[in-house]
Amino acid sequence: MNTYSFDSLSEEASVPVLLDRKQRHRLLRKTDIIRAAEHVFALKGFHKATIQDIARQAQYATGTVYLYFEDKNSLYFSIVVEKIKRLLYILKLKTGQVTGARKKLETAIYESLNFFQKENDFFRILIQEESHWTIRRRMAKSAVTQDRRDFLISLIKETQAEGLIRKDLQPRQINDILEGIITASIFSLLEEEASQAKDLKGMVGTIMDLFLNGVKKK
Amino acid sequence: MNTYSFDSLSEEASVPVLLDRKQRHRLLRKTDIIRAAEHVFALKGFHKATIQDIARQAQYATGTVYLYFEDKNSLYFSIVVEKIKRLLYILKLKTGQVTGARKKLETAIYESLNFFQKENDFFRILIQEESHWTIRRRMAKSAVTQDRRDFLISLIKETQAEGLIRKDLQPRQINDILEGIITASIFSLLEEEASQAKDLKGMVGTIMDLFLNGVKKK
DNA sequence: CATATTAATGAATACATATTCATTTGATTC
DNA sequence: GAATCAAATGAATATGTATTCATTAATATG
Repeated sequence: MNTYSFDSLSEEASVPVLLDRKQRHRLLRKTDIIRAAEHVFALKGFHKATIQDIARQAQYATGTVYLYFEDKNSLYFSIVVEKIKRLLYILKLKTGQVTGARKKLETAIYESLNFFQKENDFFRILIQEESHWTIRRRMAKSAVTQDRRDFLISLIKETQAEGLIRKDLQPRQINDILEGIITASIFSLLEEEASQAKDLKGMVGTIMDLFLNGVKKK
Repeated sequence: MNTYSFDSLSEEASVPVLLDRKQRHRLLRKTDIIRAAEHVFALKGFHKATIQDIARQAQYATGTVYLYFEDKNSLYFSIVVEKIKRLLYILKLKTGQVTGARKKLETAIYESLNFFQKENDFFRILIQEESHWTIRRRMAKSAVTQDRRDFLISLIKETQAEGLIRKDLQPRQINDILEGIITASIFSLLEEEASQAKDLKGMVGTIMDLFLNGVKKK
């Protein structure tokens, strides 16, 4: 459907550029394959997912996958990078639409939960990915992951500057803890299969509440 | 060194039972192999770790591993189960030595961080494992994982009963969030390679502080 | 519509590694 | 110290799957 390059969706500036027929065709194939791979990776995990599974899911032959992606790894990374870029784009966009640090932070939490809930295949992939990274001590991570973290930290600093957060705490440490809370919340969100339409806003309220005020009895 | 069965270390009751020579020999081999496997799995991850790697690390031949473990999976699970049992044992022991729900909870957090920091090979394995579980929706998990969770939840309920935690929050939800915080803290603890002897007590203080009182400016 | 160009196919190949098992080595008993 | 039993070895086997590439199909071009 979408005939623009992915980058145009995730870069803040610049007008999306229309691509020529050939590029458009290529992009469509890549998208097909990425969608299929997302699903299969999430279902089976990186190692148990075979290229044949992915090709079958995308309704292409095995070899076709290799016309569009270098190898299995690079297909995997394409998914991760594309999605994180999109999330970062959404975060910047939505937090830009509200004023005040507290509101921005709240928006970021809401949009993160919303994103991962919708893209839960990807969330499962990401959890795997994070652990791969940890295990290999591949500290470089991808620049884009670093970007997202930096962005959240900057929001925390703003909130601190506004006087809503104690100044004796390290923004970096606060961020780690906040990410821990968000991840835990998504897990519990995804586990509750019954109540699908779970009240996200309510949940964000609870998180902000816990985060800002703790669990102490009032 | 240790000539007792593992169970004796992780079961609360019963006097450790001395084993006969043959059993003892067998247990020593298993221990050797588990130690080696722990290391290799943590370094390379489950899939890239080969049985040959593990055998080499343990200074045995490839086939020897199969005399003591059914297959690669069962070796892997042995590690996870053994360690979680030990952690649960420690948690029960140490929290039993203090009084008051708040103090118990604080002790549990401290001991968890301490355990994972010391056993960081295992922490890395566990993170992988958790994600495997999540992805496969293998909800059964192992009984022992469930036990640990139940134990933490019981501490939270006690703290709630003592009036230190708001009663409108679900213990289960609080636990998820607390586990998220702990996990995030360990990550950040392990990343800071420089300051090894990081002040654990200080960190637990911060966590309890954030958890009970939030990050709000006083 | 003949030719050239590009895309797609999937069977064949290459490779990695879990697992087996015939053989060797070491320990125990009488 | 010969005979028996147990433990350890590691080369050989089995399996699974990533990747290639000769072939076929589809599309564009003059």
